[in-house]
Amino acid sequence: MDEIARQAGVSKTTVYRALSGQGRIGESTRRRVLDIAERAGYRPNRLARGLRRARTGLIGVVVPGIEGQFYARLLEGVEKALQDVDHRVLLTMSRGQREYELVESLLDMQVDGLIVASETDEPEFYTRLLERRVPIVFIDREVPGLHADLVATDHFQGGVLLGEHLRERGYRRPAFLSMTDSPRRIGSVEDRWCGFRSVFRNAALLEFPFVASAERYQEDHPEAPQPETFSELCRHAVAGALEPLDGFPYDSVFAQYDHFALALIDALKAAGLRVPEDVGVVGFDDHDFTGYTEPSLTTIRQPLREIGLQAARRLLERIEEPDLPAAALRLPPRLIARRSSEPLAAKEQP
Amino acid sequence: MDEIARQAGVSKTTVYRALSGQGRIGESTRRRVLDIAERAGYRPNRLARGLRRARTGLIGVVVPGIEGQFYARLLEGVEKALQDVDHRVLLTMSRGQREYELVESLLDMQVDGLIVASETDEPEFYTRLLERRVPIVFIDREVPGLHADLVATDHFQGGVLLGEHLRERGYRRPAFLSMTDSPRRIGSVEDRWCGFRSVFRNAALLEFPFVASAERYQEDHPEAPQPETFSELCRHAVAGALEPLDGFPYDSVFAQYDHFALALIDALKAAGLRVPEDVGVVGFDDHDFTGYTEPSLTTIRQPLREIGLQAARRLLERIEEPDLPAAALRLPPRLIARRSSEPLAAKEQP
DNA sequence: CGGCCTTGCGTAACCGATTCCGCGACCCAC
DNA sequence: GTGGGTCGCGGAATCGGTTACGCAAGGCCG
Repeated sequence: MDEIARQAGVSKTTVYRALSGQGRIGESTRRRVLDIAERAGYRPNRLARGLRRARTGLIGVVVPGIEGQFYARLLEGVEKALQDVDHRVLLTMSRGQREYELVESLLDMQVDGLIVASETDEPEFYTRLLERRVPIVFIDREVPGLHADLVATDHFQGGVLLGEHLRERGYRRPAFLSMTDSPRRIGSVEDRWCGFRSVFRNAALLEFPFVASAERYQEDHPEAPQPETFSELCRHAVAGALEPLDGFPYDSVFAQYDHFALALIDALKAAGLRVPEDVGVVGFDDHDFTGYTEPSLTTIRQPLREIGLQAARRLLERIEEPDLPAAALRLPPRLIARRSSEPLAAKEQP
Repeated sequence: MDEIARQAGVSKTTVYRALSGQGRIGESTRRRVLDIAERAGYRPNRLARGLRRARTGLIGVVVPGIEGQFYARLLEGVEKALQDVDHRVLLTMSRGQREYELVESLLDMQVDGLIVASETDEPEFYTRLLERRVPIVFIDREVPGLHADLVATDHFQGGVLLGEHLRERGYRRPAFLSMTDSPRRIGSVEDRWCGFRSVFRNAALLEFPFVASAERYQEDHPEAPQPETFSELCRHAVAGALEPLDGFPYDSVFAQYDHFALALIDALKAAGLRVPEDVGVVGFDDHDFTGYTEPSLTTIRQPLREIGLQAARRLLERIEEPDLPAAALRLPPRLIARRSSEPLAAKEQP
């Protein structure tokens, strides 16, 4: 800018006025400066601007990882919404740990706000941040006792949809396959459980060891061979959950994620059970391939992209208007009925 | 920092020396300053530091999108490697357009370097950037005529592996299913084609309309209903590619991505053909679900995470040492043999 | 014609960390 | 006891935009 000012024979302030359109400036000067800037290939330094204005156009995003497609789709929505208003995503992956460090480092970089879609559950940290008036929007993750913005799928409704679906199709003894830590710890799964139970009072709870990431798995099983993909990870975990069972006393299972559902189907097949003839299975997420599996998987499609979009928009609003009351936005999920929950009626008329 | 200096009764310079460990400073002063800073919850402003040092610890990353799992896994590797050295990822998604604008905006933010894993192919833009000595590492994308760092799968080798696999299993009339734009435009697919042809001289080339993203699809087919997932997108495209065919004259198909492979299998089934009995199908990528599909999919597992890691490391090296000669790193892929390419021998002995 | 307002532009401070330069005190040796 | 060196520290400039303030010229009004 100094250089341009010199070339145009004006002050830096005037250059600024020409470039920004702010303030009073003569038309001819403006043109001349703009012309010189253009010719010089001038591009503003966003760091310097951010420093002075205390606004960087940077949004910090925290996710556990993006291999699981779930967070990837969310992120697509977030990035899209932010790109539309010329903001940038500063992305970090917590991989089930170090979440607070990462958030701190994002704040050090002077992000304008945070979108947190992660898994830890210590509210104190975020309480302090909210007291400091750091704009935060949580995605799909209700921090207990925290009065903050939230955008999520209506998980209760998802539980209801699947419950009603199974009931309509004639299933009567369903199980709810979950991780050891939930439903107490993970709000979304808790909500699904409540919705599901509102349809099936007698639903049983099946649990298996918590699996978040390859790193985490490696920590928990230091000597086991490292699974290469998330699918393999789930397969190990689900197999472990079925082992202690004496026979398989359920006629259907609501698995919390499609990965678990597919792993379960594999485990059931290995145990000599047919899906859906002996056991119906439904998942949650509608991953890309669930239409191609054998059997194809009945599942819930969450409006992930939309959630990301809304979360980003909400955050931008809050940055503009820090005093907005905190609100939760729950978007409706959609049932995708496929073969893995084929009606019992069908199997009883061979 | 001024505040801390005041409280400690020293100058800002001294505070800096205490905090950074740089320069000469008395032990007692150091302790006192550190103590006060700790108590005040001081955190350095990375913007200011970046401005002064011309080093931000920010790395710009450009990908088309991350729903397709391919870029998601790459990104996992990149983020991991950068996190280890306390750098952050500034993520942008080009969605098949606006790539240059995005790169410019990343540079405005004073990123230390760029990792580009995207799809456009105009070398001029990047030539200029390289002349300006902007550190760039390309991922899985050879820009023609550009002498730059590259990290990729050894696609030629991948083509060879699949070719040999099909030949060993008895297939003789293979087709190479690709997008209209390739293999001329996309280097990786071109390489696979060469590798595949080095095994099967008579391999045929099947093409279908290019599909990159929902946005792009919508542009090309403004009045068609918007597919909701990438799978659906591929299904439309592949179906279109098979339509003009008179019968199906091939005994096997090498589809360039697992998504295409699965879409193809669906299309073949719909046409009354059995996979792998009538037609063997192999894919490329080893997506998360390809072990669960019916039939399970033979494919190539690319070391995506590793590619991301190496690319990030390479970029860091180049940032430190801008005069390094440009190099291409091609990592070996791995064949994952599954049912979709079951030996012909098996089908001929019923 | 003097007071007042608008226009067009410049000066200097500022954001917060970093860095160059240098000064006074002190130690050691010749 | 004086020259040379080290130690501990401060002043001020710097990175590149942004902004508060103010000044001179010119027009308009009473």
